[in-house]
Parts: sequence; structure tokens; C-alpha cells
Amino acid sequence: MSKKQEIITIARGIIHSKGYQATSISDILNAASIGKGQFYHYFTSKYDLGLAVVEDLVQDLDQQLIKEIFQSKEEAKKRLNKMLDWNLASHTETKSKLGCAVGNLAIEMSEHDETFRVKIKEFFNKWISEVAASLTEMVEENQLDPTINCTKSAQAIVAMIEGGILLMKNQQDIEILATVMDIIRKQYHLI
Amino acid sequence: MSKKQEIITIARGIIHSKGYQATSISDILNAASIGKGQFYHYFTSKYDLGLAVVEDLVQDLDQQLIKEIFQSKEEAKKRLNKMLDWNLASHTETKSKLGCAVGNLAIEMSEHDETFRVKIKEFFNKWISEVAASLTEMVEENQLDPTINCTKSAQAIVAMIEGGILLMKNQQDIEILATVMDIIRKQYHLI
Amino acid sequence: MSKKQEIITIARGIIHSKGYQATSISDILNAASIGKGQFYHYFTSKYDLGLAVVEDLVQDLDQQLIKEIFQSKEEAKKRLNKMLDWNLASHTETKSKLGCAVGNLAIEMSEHDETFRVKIKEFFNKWISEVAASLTEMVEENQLDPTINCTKSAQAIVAMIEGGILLMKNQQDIEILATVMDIIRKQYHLI
Amino acid sequence: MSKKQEIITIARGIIHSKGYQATSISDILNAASIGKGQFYHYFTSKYDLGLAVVEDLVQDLDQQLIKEIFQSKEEAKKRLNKMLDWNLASHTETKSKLGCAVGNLAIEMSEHDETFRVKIKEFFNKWISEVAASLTEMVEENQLDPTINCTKSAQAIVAMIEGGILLMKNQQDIEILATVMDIIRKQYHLI
DNA sequence: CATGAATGAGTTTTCATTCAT
DNA sequence: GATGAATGAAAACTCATTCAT
Repeated sequence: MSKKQEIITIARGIIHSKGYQATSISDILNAASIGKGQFYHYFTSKYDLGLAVVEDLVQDLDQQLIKEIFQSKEEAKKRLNKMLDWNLASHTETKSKLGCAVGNLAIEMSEHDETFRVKIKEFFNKWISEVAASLTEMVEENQLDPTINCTKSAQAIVAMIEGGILLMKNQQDIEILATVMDIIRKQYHLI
Repeated sequence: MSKKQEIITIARGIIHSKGYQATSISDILNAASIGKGQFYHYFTSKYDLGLAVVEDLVQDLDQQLIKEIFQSKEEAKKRLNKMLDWNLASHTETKSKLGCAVGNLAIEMSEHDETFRVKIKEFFNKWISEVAASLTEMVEENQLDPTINCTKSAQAIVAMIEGGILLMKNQQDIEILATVMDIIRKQYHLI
Repeated sequence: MSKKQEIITIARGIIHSKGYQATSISDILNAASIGKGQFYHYFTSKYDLGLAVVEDLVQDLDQQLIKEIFQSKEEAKKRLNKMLDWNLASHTETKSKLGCAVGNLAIEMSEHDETFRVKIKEFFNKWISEVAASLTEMVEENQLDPTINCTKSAQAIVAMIEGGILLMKNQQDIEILATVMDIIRKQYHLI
Repeated sequence: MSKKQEIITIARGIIHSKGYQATSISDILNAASIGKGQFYHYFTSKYDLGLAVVEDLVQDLDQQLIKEIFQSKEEAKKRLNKMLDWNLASHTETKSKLGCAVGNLAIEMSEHDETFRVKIKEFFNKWISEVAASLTEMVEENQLDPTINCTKSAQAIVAMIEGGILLMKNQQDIEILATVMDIIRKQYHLI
């Protein structure tokens, strides 16, 4: 892993935990054991690093969520189930405090900065459209009521997950996310 | 309105828009046209103001959402519909950027500070339990499938709303929240 | 006791403990349970209060040390002994931390402000000259070696007491002052 | 000299003159012609600097007073005389206003802060014990009355010097310190 | 590439003082 | 006389960024 990538990875962890604005360059320097010069060699500014972090994050999610889960050869129902499992698994007991890395940034940065906002928006759009595609597939396979609006339902599912993570973070209790996942599974016949 | 309340109200607006940490005392001073000394005459610290803001916010929501909507004499179905209407109305086109005042703070502060976290948690708990009570009432009146778990469903509803607001904020599009509300109405026979 | 005197007395205690500069008007207002308006009714400024405090202090010492001890009808030897006793008694175990009220101000303010400096200087001069007079009397009564220089010895005695209090304050141990007093008594045949 | 040491040295001078609390970071910044950032690059806080200043001060005194004078090969009488000379020389006419750097801090900080207090206390203890050792040596060499208590006398000598400096500072007159030194020399047969 | 010294604008906070009531 | 709201200068401290080495 290149030094630059190493810095991004470390910064991602800190930003996930403290938020972008509350994370100082020094926090990153200390955690990465590097000097100022090296940081500014790789990044032109804190903002530049922030963007790199979102890109790295979105790319990771793209790989794990979109490519490995949604674009796998599994059938739609299984894909949706895996997506829920993966989401739940991302928030283990110890990390339940941190919340969703993208969701946090969505809230912190959306009004603050267009570039951040759009990058995050694109990820959510991809996620929603993959969920919608899977739902459509389920409808086609007669596993789901054909009168539902798949796109809208996909938005609702992603909203529920993000809202569930928000509540989980606030209550410091992973149970609430599991509950939300259960409800989704029941409502969309994923069991 | 007392000067202190005036400062809180102004600060609430700014914090809703920029977040607690990104809001500087100077932002508030300028918006309220007061001097530093006056601010510290009413509040011992920025943190003290932050707490006052959350309390004010939670109290307002308690009045508007819990007391005026849930504890009104309307029947359960109507109450839930009103709650959804009220939520949607809170995010007009112009304010769609800001997101949920409590939700934003939940994400920004939950890991950072216990006092903030607990105050917000208590509000969410109240909200969820009122939704659960309304759902129970609907079940009793045979308006809803009796096999559903009302508490869990209430959590899912609140999660969906908060998640919907999060997506709306990120997409800068109020439509997504309206969509989520529709789905809730359909799923819980509120139409 | 007038309100003004009450404020002075309270301020004296706080200044003795924290020093003049480190004492804030608020400290005094809180301790005296009065408002800003009342304070500025009696004093034109913090400096004005400071001066009043030194004057009050010096006047008290003048009464207790100069008038009641040195200008009593006792014989010189007894007067000097009483002076030492009184000094020691002023620094009980609990107050050994505070040091000498005048000495502290002498160090804190002498370079800072001429008015303070001169007021304190006058007190020390009075003290020294009274000690000198007592020593002279002892010499005349053949209780002391006639070759000593009474004025210089008086300076040395006051220096020893003030230095002893300084060390006592720093060591937080009243013993050291008692030791110094003993030495003085032996050196000047006061036992 | 390193920049850090340079800042300490400059700060020592200012603190000697104004006291720790009355010295502002800006005072130091201006005197040293550096920016805030640089200051906080070397010190974590004003307190941190304060501690560094006391340590630097105590170390200097340790070198000049303890090592170079008391631990020299001279005989006891000469050592004590040198100590008095050195003390007097430290307070030239121009600097007579400032008083004793350690003594000032002893009075300003002893009640305020334990760490300062203890560092200063240790210096005074060292000084006292060296004086005591020298007196003991003089007693052994029959230059001094064997019935005196050397430790107590050492305390008295240091007290006299510190008290003399206090009076000198307050009277703005170096003469008084010279007088005190004379008295010490006579009392302990140092002439 | 890398270090960390240096800059300076901005942040939170304190506090003596004034002023309207 | 008395209250405490209001002012504003200055304090301690933070932090992104630049620059000499």
C-alpha cells in the first residue's frame, strides 16, 4: 500500500469517528506518524484529503456492496438478503457508536460543500438503483406484489437502513438496527 | 422573548444549518448583533449554549409532535397521518437542505458527548413509543394486521423518516421524503 | 460596619489568598453577594479598591502592631517578644499557606505601581523604626551589646521575619517561622 | 542556543519583572519577536512555559550557587562569603526593583500551584542544607560557637536574605540588602 | 521526498467597566 | 443606592498552511 493510500486509510478511520471538521491535520499526522511536509506533499489541503477519503470510501462501498453483492450471480432475493447482512455486519457491537461512514458525511457535508454532497449522492443513487433492480427482478419472478413501485420502495429501504443506523448510533445499541432489518425482510418477503 | 431565549433561537437556526462544531461563537454574535460579553453573561460556554439549544429544540418538538399531535383527541390513524404531514411540512423546499435538527445533532454529537446523546435519545424514545401506541390502537380497532410487532414497527417508521430526511438533505430534493412518507402510509394502511 | 468597609474586608481576604491581579471583581462580588452597580458605586475601579485594601490593611497593622504592641507601656524586651508572638500567631496552621498580606503585596505590586509600593514601604519603615527604637532602649538598659547598629539590626529582624514567612509559605510548614523567631530571640537576648 | 531556550530565557526576564500571572503570552511573543504558532509549537500552554522557566531558573541557581560556590574547594567561611557576595551582586542598582526571581515566584505561586511550589521548595531546601553544611564545617574548625543549631541558623540566614531582598524591592534601595548581608557576616563571624 | 519550524488568522473565554432602569 | 444587562479589549489557545533545510 502506498504512503498516500496509507494516509487515506488512517484518515478515513479518524473522520468516521470524529467527523471531517472535527478531525485536525495533527490528528492524522499523529496517527500516521508522519510530518507535515509529507502530508502536504501528497495532499494540497485538508479539503483535498477529505475528497480523497470520500472517494476511497465510495470506491470501497462500490466494490463491497455494488460489485460483490448486487452484481454477483445470486438471485435477487439472496442479493437483497446479503446486502442487509453485510450492512448489519458492518456495525459490530464495538463499532455501533460510529454510525454509517457515508451517512455521517452526508449529514455533515451536504449543505457545506457541493463536491462532497454530489459524490455521496452518486453512491446513494447507485445503491438505490441496485435495490430497485433487485426488487424489479423479484416482481418479475412473482416473489413480490407487482403493484409496488420498485424505485420508491428502494428509496424507502435505503432510508430505513440509514435511519436505523442513525438511531442505533444515538441509542448506542445495535439491536435497533437488527430490528429494522427484520422489518425490511418481512415487508419485502425476503425470508 | 427574553434575550437569552432570543440567543438560543438564533443559535438553533445556525446550528441547524452548520452543525454545532462548525458554528462559532462569532457566528451567533453577528447573527444576534450582540457582543461577546453579553453572550457569556447568559451562557457559561459554547457547550452550555449547545445544551440549551438541544433542550429548546427537544422541548419544541415535544410540544409540536408529542403534545399537539400524538396526545390530541384524534383517532390513531389520523394522528399518524398528521405526524407524517407535520414532518413533511417541516422540510419545505427552502429548508430541504438543512435536514432534521435532532437527527443532525444525533449524528454529530452522539459519539462526542454523552449529555447531548442522552437528551436526543430521550426524544427519539418518546417519539417511537407514541408511534407504537398509535399502531397498537389501530390494531385494536382492526385497522392493522394484529401479527405485527408495534414497537418494532414504530422504530422502523421513525428510522424511515430520519433516513428519508438524510437522503433528502443529501439529494437536495424534497421529493424523496414525500416518497418515503407515501410508502409508510401504504404499508401501515394510513390512507 | 458600612457596606463599603464590608466589601473592603472581604476583598482583603481574597486578595491575601489569590493576590491582587489574580483577584477578579467577580470574585469579590460573589463573596460579598453584591451586584456590579453597588461595587462601582463605592469604588471607581479595581485599582481604587486595591488601594483601599492596602490602606485598610496597613491601618490594621498600624493598630495591632505599632499602637497596641510597640506603643504600649511595656518595656522594650517585652514589646519585641510580643511582636514576635503576634507575628507567629497570625500564621496559624490553617493560614500558613497565605503568607504575609503586606509582604505578598510588596512583591506583587512594588514594581508594578508606585502608589501601592509607597504605602507598603511606609508601613515597613514604621515597623523597622519601632523595632530600632526598642533595640535602642534595650541597649540603654544594658540588655544588649552597645556596639550593634540598632537601625540595621531592626532591618535585619524585619527581613528575617518576612523571609521566614516567605519560606513558611513555600514549604507549607509553620515550623520554619517558629525557628526563625527562636533565632531572633537568641540573637537579641529576648529570652 | 535553541529557539526554545531562547524563549525560556526571554520569558524568564519578563516573568521576573512582572510575575507569572501578569505576564501575557503576547508579552513574550513581542519580546521574542515570534508568532503565536511558534510559541505553541514549543510549549503546550502558558503553564508549560511557566514550569520550564522555573526549571531553567532553578537549574541556573543550582549551577551558580550550589555547584560553583558551595561545592567549590574553598573553605566554608569563604564559601558563605562568596554566597553573600553573589547574592548582592545579583541585585545591582538597575535590577534592584525586580527582587528575587525564585522568591517572587514562591510568593506568587505557592498557594496557587503545587508543582511550582515543590520545585521552588526543593531549591530552597538545597540552599539551606548547603548553608547548614558550611556552618557545621565552621563549627568543626572552631570558627563558630558550637552551641548553635546549624540547620536552624541556615534557615534564618536564607530567610534574612530573602526578606532583605523583599524589603529592598519594596524600598527600591539596594542599601537595605547590603545592610542585611553585613549583619549576617557579623553574626556568623564571616569577616 | 521528508522534517518540523514558523506564520497568522480565527476560536473560545475572561474581565474591568459602563449604562439603562 | 442598587441591579444586572451590555460592551469591548485582551487573554489563552488551535489549526490549516507555508517554507527553509
